[in-house]
Amino acid sequence: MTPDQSETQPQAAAEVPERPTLDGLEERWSEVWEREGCYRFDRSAPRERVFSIDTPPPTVSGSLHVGHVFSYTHTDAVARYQRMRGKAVFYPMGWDDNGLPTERRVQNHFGVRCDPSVPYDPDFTPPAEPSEREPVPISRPNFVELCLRLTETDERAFEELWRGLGLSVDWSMTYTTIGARAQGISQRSFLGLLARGQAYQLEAPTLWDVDFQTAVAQAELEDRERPGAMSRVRFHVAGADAQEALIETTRPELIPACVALLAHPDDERQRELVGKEVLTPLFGTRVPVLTHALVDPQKGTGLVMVCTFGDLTDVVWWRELGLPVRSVLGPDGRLADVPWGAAGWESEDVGRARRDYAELRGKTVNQARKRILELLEQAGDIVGEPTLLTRAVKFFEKGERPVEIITSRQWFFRTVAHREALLERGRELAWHPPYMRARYEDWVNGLTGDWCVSRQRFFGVPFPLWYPLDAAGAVLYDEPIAAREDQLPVDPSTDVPEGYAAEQRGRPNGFAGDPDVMDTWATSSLTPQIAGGHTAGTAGSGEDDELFAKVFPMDVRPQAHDIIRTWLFSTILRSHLDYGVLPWRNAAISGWVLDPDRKKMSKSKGNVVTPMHLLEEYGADAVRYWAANGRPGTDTAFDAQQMKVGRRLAVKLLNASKFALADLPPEGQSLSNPLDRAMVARLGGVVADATSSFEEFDYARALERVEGFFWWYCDYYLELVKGRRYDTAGSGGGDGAASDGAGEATASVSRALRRSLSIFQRLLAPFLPFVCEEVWSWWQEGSVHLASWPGGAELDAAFGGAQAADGDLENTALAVTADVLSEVRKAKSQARRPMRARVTRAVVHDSAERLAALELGAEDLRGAGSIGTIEKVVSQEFAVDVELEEETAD
RNA sequence: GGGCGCGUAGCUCAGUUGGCCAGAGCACCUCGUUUACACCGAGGGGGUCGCCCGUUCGAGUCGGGCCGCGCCCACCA
Repeated sequence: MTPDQSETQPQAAAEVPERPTLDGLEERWSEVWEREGCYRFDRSAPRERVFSIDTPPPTVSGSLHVGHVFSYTHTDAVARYQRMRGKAVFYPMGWDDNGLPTERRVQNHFGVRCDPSVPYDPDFTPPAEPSEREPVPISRPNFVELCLRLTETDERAFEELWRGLGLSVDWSMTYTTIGARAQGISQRSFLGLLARGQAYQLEAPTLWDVDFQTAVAQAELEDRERPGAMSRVRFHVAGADAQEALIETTRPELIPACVALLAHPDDERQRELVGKEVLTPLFGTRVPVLTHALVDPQKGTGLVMVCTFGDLTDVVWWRELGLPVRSVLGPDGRLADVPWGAAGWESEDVGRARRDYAELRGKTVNQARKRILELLEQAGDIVGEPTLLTRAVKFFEKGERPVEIITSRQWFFRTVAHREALLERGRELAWHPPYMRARYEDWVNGLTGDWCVSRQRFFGVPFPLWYPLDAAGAVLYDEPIAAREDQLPVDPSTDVPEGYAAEQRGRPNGFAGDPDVMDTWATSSLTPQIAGGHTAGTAGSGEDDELFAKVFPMDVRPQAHDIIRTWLFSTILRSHLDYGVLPWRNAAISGWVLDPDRKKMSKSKGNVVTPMHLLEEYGADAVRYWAANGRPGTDTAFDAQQMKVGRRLAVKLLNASKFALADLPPEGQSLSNPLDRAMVARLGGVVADATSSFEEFDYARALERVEGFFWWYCDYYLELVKGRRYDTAGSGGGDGAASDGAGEATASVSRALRRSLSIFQRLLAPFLPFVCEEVWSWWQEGSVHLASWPGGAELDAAFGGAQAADGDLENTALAVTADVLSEVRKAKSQARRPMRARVTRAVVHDSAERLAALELGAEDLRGAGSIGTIEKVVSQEFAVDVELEEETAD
């Protein structure tokens, strides 16, 4: 039933509880919403009536914190607004269970580790007493089973929390990023990119985490400040021992991996050296001295050592100057065995090179660094004392040791070639707030290489590929065998490619499955497709192209600003590559929750606030109120005080609704009283403001406006009209024609109260869904969340067609009446008298215009202020002289 | 080093195109149980709008320059 219907037809008396309460509303109403399917997506709606949301699937790695509650509440408020606007809201939830965080938890929780060489054991049960120190090696399929078992438990807990918070999600459409559908879609998209040359594999230097022993992507790096030491190291010019070349380095352990020294082309000081060859200290390897424009002559000695590979700049120099590879670091982050001598690495003194390198081999980077400095010192090739400094070092965001750069075969998606197109997509997207676009552009402009998507891990989406083995059993990487689309999803470690038998796995002339899984973002970047059921061509996962066409491109992607470079960027990329469109029209970027000291909440800091107890202590509506106060894109400090305020607002709505609905509804809709009409006119302005704010995804502004006016309404309007409202409640209809005026005045306020409360209940419903549903249920059929958003027609109806020609006068009447009431209250308060104290005479000084308007509200004002007579004096300055009745001594 | 954002009452923040004595909530103080509400109501004190120039009849609002904080990015040897 629409609100218009409800108010034009006779209503039954409202069923208002004697003592309204917030207790138990969450349980009661979330159960009703589920039972009634209140938030089910209406698939029959035409495309233009659909509003689709690409919700962030939270990482299922244990606990939720208030940051989740914060940003998901923002999205939910928008979803509820759109639903009330008549949209069929597509709002499914996903769980991001794919990836490293889950692997780590499974290892610790069950005391196992994944070893792909172990065969699958269908009867495997995890150890009764998990040991972190001696984990049981298990097969990849067994490991994945445990991952799934653990994530299922987590996902149930998450869903319970979301329901408690009142998210209006369609729970029948939940997806996971490790589920068969997601895997099928992810693999299918990969094969498409492969076929179109947008995915390729390459043996190349890639960013590498030595703890997890996997490749990582540029997007997953972060800088951390670490102490270091800068050492000045002497190289000798080959054949001219007396001539030396000095470099400065923080990574002397990479001297054996040195392939050149570089100077800036214009650096006069180095002119002598350029073009010559020098010998590396200790190892005696000949390396050339070359020039490159990226060398900064101001830094260090102006001469820099290029190693394979110390940092990303080394990779640039190595590639652009065509230098050889001499790599010393193994995948485990230790210095590997290297072949000094004849057929291997060149040295002027092989014996010494072998002897010195033996001191380093097998050591970690840190150990080797310490040792090589000692060796260099002994050799006299350190100049002066090392300088201690602090420098930014790149880390894998989930890692504990700096990333290294190691040459390996990896899969890549092309990004750099699409830079301009991606920037254009960024301009096409509507950002809320708009300045967030800069972060995206910074990132796209700063891309240094294509996206490395392969990971040497286990719990993820495998590449749908096998490779043939030649007669000697060597893998033919350049002839990958792709899975057929109708096979997807496949696991090449257990599934067999077409044309081969299972026994041929790993045999000469047989095949091998691709051992890697995809970067978790390679699947998460497809959430619009996964959520939208885009599974065409994928066997057994429920094709649903009709649904996809209805929801994609989506209307909005809500997410936090820290994952613009990962999730937002990669989703745009994939949609651009696969469909040539933006994945959504709007990006609504939320901030973070900071602790009260304005530090980011994080597990490592131990300042995380968990949300469950907040919901219990303050109630879901109150927690949502706090969250909805956080402006779009702005980091917000955690503040339990705000939750108390939210709770007060909810209680206020209960009580104001009780007051408004206490009497029987009168016939008709039109408002005859000027104050009633002015109030509704003001409310109309608030509705317009809230509506335009919501259209811009500015839920916080909408709440601020609605809330502000609601408190004014309670403090002034309700107080002003109280007397008139009670007038006939007692006097009844016995006076016949004589009481028609009074009867009509009362009917007007009664109608105004119902009209305004109906609107307030709907305006607040996106923020306080539980209490609004409660008060709505007292007098309306159906859910407030399916009622229509307040707007023009119903407001016009309040004026009964006779839109006041003197609307300005009425508005002024309401303003001046409230001003006088405020002055009267102040006088009583300063006289330390109760508010009910009688005012024998109030003299209002004001402009002639306002005094004239005051007349329209004088009756209500006298009632609200217990005022005997009101006198008016024309004046430039507004003032009220209040004469209080003598205090009766008793 | 580049970019973005922020700096308004003790605290958290509003202040949309420049316009009367700068606002709210919390906290603090005073008063008050009047039939929506003690999970309450009424009132009060409290601010050189970070600093300095400039544009203007008029600047919290626009321009320039500083200072401070936060974040993002960077080819950090």
